[in-house]
Amino acid sequence: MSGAKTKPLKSLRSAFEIVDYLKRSGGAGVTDVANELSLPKSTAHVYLSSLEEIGFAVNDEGTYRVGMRFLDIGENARSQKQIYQVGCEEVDRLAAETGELASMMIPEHGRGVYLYRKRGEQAMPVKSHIGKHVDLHCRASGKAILSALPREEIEQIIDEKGLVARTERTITERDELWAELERIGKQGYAVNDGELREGLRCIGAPVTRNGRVVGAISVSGPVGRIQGERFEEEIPKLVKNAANIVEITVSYS
Amino acid sequence: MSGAKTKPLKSLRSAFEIVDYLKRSGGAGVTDVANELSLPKSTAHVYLSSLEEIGFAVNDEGTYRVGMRFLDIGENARSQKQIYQVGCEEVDRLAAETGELASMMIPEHGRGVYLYRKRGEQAMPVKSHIGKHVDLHCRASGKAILSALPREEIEQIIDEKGLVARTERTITERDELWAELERIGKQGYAVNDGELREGLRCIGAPVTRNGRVVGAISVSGPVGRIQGERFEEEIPKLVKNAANIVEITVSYS
DNA sequence: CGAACCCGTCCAACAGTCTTGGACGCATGC
DNA sequence: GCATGCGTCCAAGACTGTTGGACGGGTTCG
Repeated sequence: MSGAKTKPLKSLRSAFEIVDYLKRSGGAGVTDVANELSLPKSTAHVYLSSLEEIGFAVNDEGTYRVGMRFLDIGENARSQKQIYQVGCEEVDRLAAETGELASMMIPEHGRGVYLYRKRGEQAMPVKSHIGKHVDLHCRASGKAILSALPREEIEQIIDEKGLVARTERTITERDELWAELERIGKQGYAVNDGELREGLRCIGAPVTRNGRVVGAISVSGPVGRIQGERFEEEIPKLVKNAANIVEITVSYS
Repeated sequence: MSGAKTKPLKSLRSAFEIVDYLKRSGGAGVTDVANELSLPKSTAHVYLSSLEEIGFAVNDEGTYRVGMRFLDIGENARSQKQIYQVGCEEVDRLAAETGELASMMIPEHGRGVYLYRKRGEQAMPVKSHIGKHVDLHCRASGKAILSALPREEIEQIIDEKGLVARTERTITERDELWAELERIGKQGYAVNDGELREGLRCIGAPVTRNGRVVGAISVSGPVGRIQGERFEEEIPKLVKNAANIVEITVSYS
């Protein structure tokens, strides 16, 4: 299916690494890039000018930066996702109803990608993280997605990405994760109680289409505000409801 | 400065064309891509699997789609732009004050890129167009940007991109454009009166930093609502004001 | 003022990567 | 069961990417 055994084109990998460095550094010159990636200066130059020519980089007076063509292609990819087309409205509503941060995530390459986020009235200030690839096992949305994946695929993801600890509460044992996923399957929603960051709670529910997970929707906020009945009943119900609405809309369009 | 005389790496160009096709088609198989770009099937396969490996494409049961890594890199590039960091607030306010569509644009490769847009209460429904590269000569923001560019650069842009007519009112003559840009320079803002689309008016002002244009801010809406005193005085004043505030903030940070 | 040094750009020759046709396995549909 | 479509894989050759070094322009230092 997705073998990926053959070695990939070296030039593409190099180009990607250069772009990644430009992204991290926020802009760099030819010599900079050459040093950082241990390339001959001339090679770096060829790559950078090629990247510029196709719009993936911009030469701003000797400093190369990532070009906005990435934003173009990325926005396009996002807007083609069904769950994005129909789900934003529900995420907005979740944010309004709870006052917290509501998010939409999709699975990709065994990780999760935030497609859309909306901050409610009291929501904590956060960087958008849109497009960022994150580990699934330490997030409510992520665990919700995992819970709806076939067992085989989950094993593969764990093998590849591992179960990295983010806090003391992060699930780092396979068995524990399996038990958790089963619980989630029964409940219909996932809970993240400080497994990503201390004091941060999150509740997420999966969205499926024809039996395949296409993403998840979640609400997160500080422990101080998400507890008791609100943590056990109210928010889970709202999240499940939102996910359900999106699921239905996604399935018939 | 930006020579770009040397021929770019063929493999990068091919990869880009494949991504572009995936973007346009919304997903395609190996044979599809091979046919469309007149490549041997095996070549298409090598490229696609390489693109997948670096996260630029996703293989969804035989159908390759554009990966969300583009969104990741694109969002990152956007959020690094100073004008974006400090300008969104003002664009939001413009949208609220006017009720119309307010936009932020930056120049790149001789074209304009929408970085951010906000719809006011009565604003027309539009696709976001975030990240999209558009011609400068037929837009208020675009003309505002041009008016603040050195003459030489403007000539080069016209040479490269031409002055394509979008409506009967589009400026297609060099002399006419020069006169218009001079007028804009004096007024401090640019007007687009149906030059992009019939019945659509737009008012934009440039944002500079150390004498270099870093973008423009604009408000657009239907002729029916943007006319008379509102067209001549009110909105220009608001737009100039917003651009001015952004300019000051951008210059001292 | 000149020398030394940094940068980005360009070039031509070589090494090796990309390209390619074809074989293979697997579905699907006749 | 056969034909046709797909995606995948492979090994050999051809061409392209890679490379060290040269060049010119800018800046800094003595």
